[in-house]
Amino acid sequence: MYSSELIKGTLKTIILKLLSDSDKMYGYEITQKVKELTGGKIQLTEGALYPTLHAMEAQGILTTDVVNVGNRIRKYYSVTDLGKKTANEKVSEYADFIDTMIFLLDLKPKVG
Amino acid sequence: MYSSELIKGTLKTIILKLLSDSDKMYGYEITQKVKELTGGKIQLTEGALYPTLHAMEAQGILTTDVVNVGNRIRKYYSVTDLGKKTANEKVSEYADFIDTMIFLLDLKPKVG
DNA sequence: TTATATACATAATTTTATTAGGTATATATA
DNA sequence: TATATATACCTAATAAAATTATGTATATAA
Repeated sequence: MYSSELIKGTLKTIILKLLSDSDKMYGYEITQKVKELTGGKIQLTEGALYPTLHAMEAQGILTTDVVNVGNRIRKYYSVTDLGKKTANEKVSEYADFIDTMIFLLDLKPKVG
Repeated sequence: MYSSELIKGTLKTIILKLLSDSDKMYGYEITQKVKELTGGKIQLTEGALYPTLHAMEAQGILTTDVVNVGNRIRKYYSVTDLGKKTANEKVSEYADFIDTMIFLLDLKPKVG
């Protein structure tokens, strides 16, 4: 696990990237997928995740589809057209930001 | 300028990196240096910078040296031994974090 | 003389996350 | 069978970290 401050500000970008690459995902599934993909280095907390998902739905970035699995509820989220646009913007911006940070922190030799 | 959320959590790392690479710097100088190095893409706000510098001094990571320049005051900050250790840790952790984000967001083809 | 740059600082507010707590079903294990 | 763990949702209280606004004051450029 990284020190908590590092993950700040990346939540929306992560959510949008995962949802853009899949048809639909539910909240718990997102936490497990991120945990799996990062080898446990990033573990999203529910207290941050759910309010963010709700906010993104309210903004028209995501839509939901509630499904009953046995007696349990699953709320699937998927990106709207606006969500796809937002996802591209967020990911591109983050890619640019990473380049800036790599340069600023002198993390790798500049190529080209 | 990046959307403000992205910069969150990187402030201490940036400060420590700049101060580790120079003998000493003062607050305003740090803001200008970051602005210059990032082509204006990252502009530290004073409301975030000064309280953070004070906290880092209180933690023994930085020491200060107040200098009169003309009739104006400058408060130079430099890293202590603990600060150098902390700087290395922070920068390494951030480098690792970036690698994780690059993979998670599929930003570059994986090499090796 | 007036705006901008330099240089410090804090207070009120906002944003964003953590921590803690709540509800409930399904499954594995002792 | 009892109990712990995993699945699956959610919110409220709190904390952390930043923005925005404000304040003080000198130096310099227009």
